[in-house]
Amino acid sequence: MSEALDRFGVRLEAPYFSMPVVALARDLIGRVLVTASPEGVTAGRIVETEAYRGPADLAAHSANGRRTPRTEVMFGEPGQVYMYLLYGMHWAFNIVAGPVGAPHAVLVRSLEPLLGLELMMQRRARSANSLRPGELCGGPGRLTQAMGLSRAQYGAFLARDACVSLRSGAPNCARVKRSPRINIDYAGAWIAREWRFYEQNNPHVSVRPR
DNA sequence: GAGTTGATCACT
DNA sequence: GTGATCAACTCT
Repeated sequence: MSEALDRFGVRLEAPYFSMPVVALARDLIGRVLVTASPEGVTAGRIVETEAYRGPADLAAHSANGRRTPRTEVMFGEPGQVYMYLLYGMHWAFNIVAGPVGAPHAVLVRSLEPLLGLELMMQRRARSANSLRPGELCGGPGRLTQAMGLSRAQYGAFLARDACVSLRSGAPNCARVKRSPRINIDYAGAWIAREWRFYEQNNPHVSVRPR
């Protein structure tokens, strides 16, 4: 299985995840997220991310140092998965950044599907009647559904977990743009920070206002 | 514009 | 412990 994934580059090791969170969000564009389950293997290239940098960042769940069972993983080692449920319906996939004690994380907003498209469509078809290409993994809730990610992955270590991992991807030739983050109207002055990163002209980037 | 439910918070 | 409020969204 590992050999079959070599075309997506090498697996990213633990030290990779300790870079500062905004740099990590930028660097993750073009990397490849892989999940494995009894249903099969799926993979997608990251094309849209957002950095959240608590406790100062009012957009972050860890704003003002809020430390609860939900946010706990963000205070731990970088390279772990932070999953949370949105609007009672959709799971969102985040990567914890370092250092330990600093509750930083990167939200992965969109993927370009690479592997296991049939399985992705099967999983997605349960909630969407029609699926144009960008609708398979374009958006935080869509990509978790397509990749089979949910509560079970909370706290998984990307550098060593059997079910979820990151690959280095091709050398980064992508044109990366930045913008303010999406739907954080409650975050005051932090709304303006350009901590969203995306690949220019990629049809899988979730296109939304702002 | 509606849907959906766990987490969080302000109260006892 | 209890109840109210709301959310880093998706689909029609």
